[in-house]
Amino acid sequence: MRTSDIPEVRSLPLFSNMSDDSFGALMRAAYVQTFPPHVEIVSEGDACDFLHIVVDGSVELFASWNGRETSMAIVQPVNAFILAATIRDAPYLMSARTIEKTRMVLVPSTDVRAVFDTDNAFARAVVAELAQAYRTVVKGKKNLKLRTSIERLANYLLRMREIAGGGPEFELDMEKRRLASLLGMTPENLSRAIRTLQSYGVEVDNSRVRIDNPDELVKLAKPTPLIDDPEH
Amino acid sequence: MRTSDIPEVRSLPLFSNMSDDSFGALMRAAYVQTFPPHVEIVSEGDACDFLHIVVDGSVELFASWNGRETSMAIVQPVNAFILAATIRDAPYLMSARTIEKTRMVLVPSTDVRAVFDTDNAFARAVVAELAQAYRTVVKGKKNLKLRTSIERLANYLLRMREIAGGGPEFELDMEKRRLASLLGMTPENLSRAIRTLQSYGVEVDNSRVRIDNPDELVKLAKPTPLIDDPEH
DNA sequence: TTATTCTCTTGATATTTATCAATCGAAGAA
DNA sequence: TTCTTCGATTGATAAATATCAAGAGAATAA
Repeated sequence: MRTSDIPEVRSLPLFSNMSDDSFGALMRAAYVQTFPPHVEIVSEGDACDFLHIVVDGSVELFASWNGRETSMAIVQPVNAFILAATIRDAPYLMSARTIEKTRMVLVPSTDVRAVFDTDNAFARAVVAELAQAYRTVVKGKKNLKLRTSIERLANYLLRMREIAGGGPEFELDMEKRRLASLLGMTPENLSRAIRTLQSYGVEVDNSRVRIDNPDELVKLAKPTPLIDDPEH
Repeated sequence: MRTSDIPEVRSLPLFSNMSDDSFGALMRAAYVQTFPPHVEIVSEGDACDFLHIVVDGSVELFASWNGRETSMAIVQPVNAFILAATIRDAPYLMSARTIEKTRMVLVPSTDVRAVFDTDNAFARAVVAELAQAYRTVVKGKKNLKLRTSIERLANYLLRMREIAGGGPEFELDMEKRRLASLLGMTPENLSRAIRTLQSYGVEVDNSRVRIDNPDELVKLAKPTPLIDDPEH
């Protein structure tokens, strides 16, 4: 499998405006690799050798300290991850593992930095990507510091509902244990939080969620684009 | 007061490598302003009209939701803040208020974006700054999700000790109420956390902190550059 | 298939953190 | 100066969250 066989990569905002030459230089040394589920791809603290781009499957970014572990983000196709470490030539701040069977493009960090130095369109695309990533983490930190776990769950469900098209039913897109960690709570408390939300019109059956009348839930969740809108 | 009177601004990493022309273009429309203490300079959600650079004094970035408020960061001289919003032409995610009497350079966002589009050295400096900012917030989020409030305080004290030169005594550089909010706890619990740390050799008298033998505290705090080193 | 592991849930309990109330003292306003 | 406000601290209590233990059921491995 050649990287040139993946047009989705070329059309990523990060790469779409750069010259063909630069893109070629990036992809020449890059390679495509498919990983089985639950494989740790990069480890927190390691030197950053590759920029990773998820083409198919999904990847969990997580962090550990003192025997504890927490989910930081989920990366889905088609997106690059840990761009900041690549650019700064700094160690990874987060580990990454595949959630399912996952296909990735690995671009050597040295090449990314070399092209970054010569291709101005690419440099600007990197800025856009990093600014977006920065704002996303700031929103995540606000979410953690300003809301209780039930409020975080309520807002998460409302956002998922939107993403799924706004209908009354949708599927949770990950295991509850992972969702709990992502939301900064234990699996036990996620279970209890879901039960608490029953009185706000939320029904959960396994991974199936039904919210008939979201108004009640909105009154509790008080969503705001300054925390909950990933585009904003 | 002209912005050209402030050589510290020109030597900021963000501006030091750009052309004189570009810097001139930025500063032509910029102006210096001095604000009294406790003035809200920008409000979360507002359109981002200016890039702010703190030249003298200090600024608190904070966020609010549903009647709650939390400190997100302190900006000290000489540093720019909320660069990501400026570049993306997006609303502020955080509010900012002066802590003390503060002198700032205000550069219109439109000028920043215009120069960003034409000056490649500036675009690259923006990347470096954003990558750094991103990593800082990621560390902050790890700190919040992986540690208890006492562990966060212990690490904060150890870092302050280092910054102050490593001697046994140093001064807290802000009000305890603000520090509590920054660390994600209430003022009451900060008081109690400080008392808990007495058994780890920490003495606090008003804003004066004394840590004679930091080894005990380190055993509790378990600092790691992947959370606690702002440079890393 | 069977055995095993893992997730999810629930209950009981412990820990962590926040809230409320009161006091003290310092800083700032009249 | 005097008065008032505000920050820090402490105690009592409440709320939020985590931990421990157990069991049901699904997924996985032998």
